[in-house]
Amino acid sequence: MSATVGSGERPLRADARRNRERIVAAASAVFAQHGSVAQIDEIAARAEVGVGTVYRHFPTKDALMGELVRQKFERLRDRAIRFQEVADPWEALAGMLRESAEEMEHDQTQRRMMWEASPAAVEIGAPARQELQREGGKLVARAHEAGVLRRDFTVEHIGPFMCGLGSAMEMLQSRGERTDDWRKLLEVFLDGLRPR
Amino acid sequence: MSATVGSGERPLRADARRNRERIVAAASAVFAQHGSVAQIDEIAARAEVGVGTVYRHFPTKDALMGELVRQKFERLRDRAIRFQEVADPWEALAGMLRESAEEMEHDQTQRRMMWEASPAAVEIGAPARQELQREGGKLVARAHEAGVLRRDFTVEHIGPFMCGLGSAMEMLQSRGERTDDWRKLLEVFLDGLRPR
DNA sequence: AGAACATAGGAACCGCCGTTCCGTTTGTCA
DNA sequence: TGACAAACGGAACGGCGGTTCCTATGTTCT
Repeated sequence: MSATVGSGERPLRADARRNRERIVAAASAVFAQHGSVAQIDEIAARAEVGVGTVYRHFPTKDALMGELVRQKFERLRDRAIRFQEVADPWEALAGMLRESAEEMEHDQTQRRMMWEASPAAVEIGAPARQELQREGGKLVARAHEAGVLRRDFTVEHIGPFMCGLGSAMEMLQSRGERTDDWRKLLEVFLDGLRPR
Repeated sequence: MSATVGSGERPLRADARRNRERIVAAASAVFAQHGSVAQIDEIAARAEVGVGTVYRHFPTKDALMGELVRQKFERLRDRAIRFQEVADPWEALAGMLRESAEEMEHDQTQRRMMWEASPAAVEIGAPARQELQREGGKLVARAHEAGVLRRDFTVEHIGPFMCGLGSAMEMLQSRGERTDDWRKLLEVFLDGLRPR
């Protein structure tokens, strides 16, 4: 998806497309491990490609980061859509949050992208973020209609909360102890979300 | 406090002590604004002092950051002590958390120190952190005894939670909208902390 | 096959920032 | 007040890492 097929642009040459994919995959792995301090050289090396090639595809480190941010949001959006199938309105919302959190545990990019990504990168991901917002909104609306969710809670609260949860994970992991205490925080929060 | 009066060391010269204080104050302001990417040059300029002078007092940027981290923890510890005066056990705990959060809103160092400070800086703050843990523990214990706090919640959960709340603030501020939605997150969490 | 143009590679460049170094200034104490 | 050590200032250093640039290598189309 996304990758190529620009409007007036001619399609990428076969090797170019292959390299682009390798670069994105490598970047994903390296950013997941090191966050935004990941170095272009390392990404290029992992993709078995020269730095110049990375810059041929992404004019800037931020552009590359932005592409990843977009993919993360798309992934989250797809999950939100998937959880609309769940019958119980509360379990649909809670399930999505739980599953997203589980995934975030292993992906530093996802944990940090909200506050560590540069404005440029954030902007690239903005459209995908809006779609996520829309799909997540449906889960929230359904829970409200069923009366199983605190009245004053809206979709807009989810982003900051997940961001916070990610940074709690970060702290626990860096300290290396009780690394799954974040699950307790999530459950406390979910309990707090039930109507009073 | 703290500053000088080493065991075998002779006291600092008057101007040196004055400068040390100016540096710490400047660093506090600059770190609060820029987080750990703050530059030594800017701190020196704000303190109206040469860079060399900064390095005379703190061998490393991390050492300076560490000093600030220590001060932040001391401040938090003092607050925990202060809230032990509050009669209602629940309000004592919740009040401390609320007040700490309010302060964090204006201090990027405090928001980020948990996960952005280098290991060296963290270590400098470690003793103060332990004291905070101890004092906070008293508030938690009192709430448990009174049966007004979820059984499975411990002091160790507070740090990661506050860290998460800080990063939610970060995100909201950087986006520049709904900058006080973090209060809702805090209230939801506090509700979740009541016994089931 | 071979011209023509896209793409790759990676050494070199450049600016940024923490840190060092040393000549100068200032406080202290006799 | 004079001498000496302590402290200061800020230009210069060094390394790191994002970005550029130019040559080499493929790919595609006739």
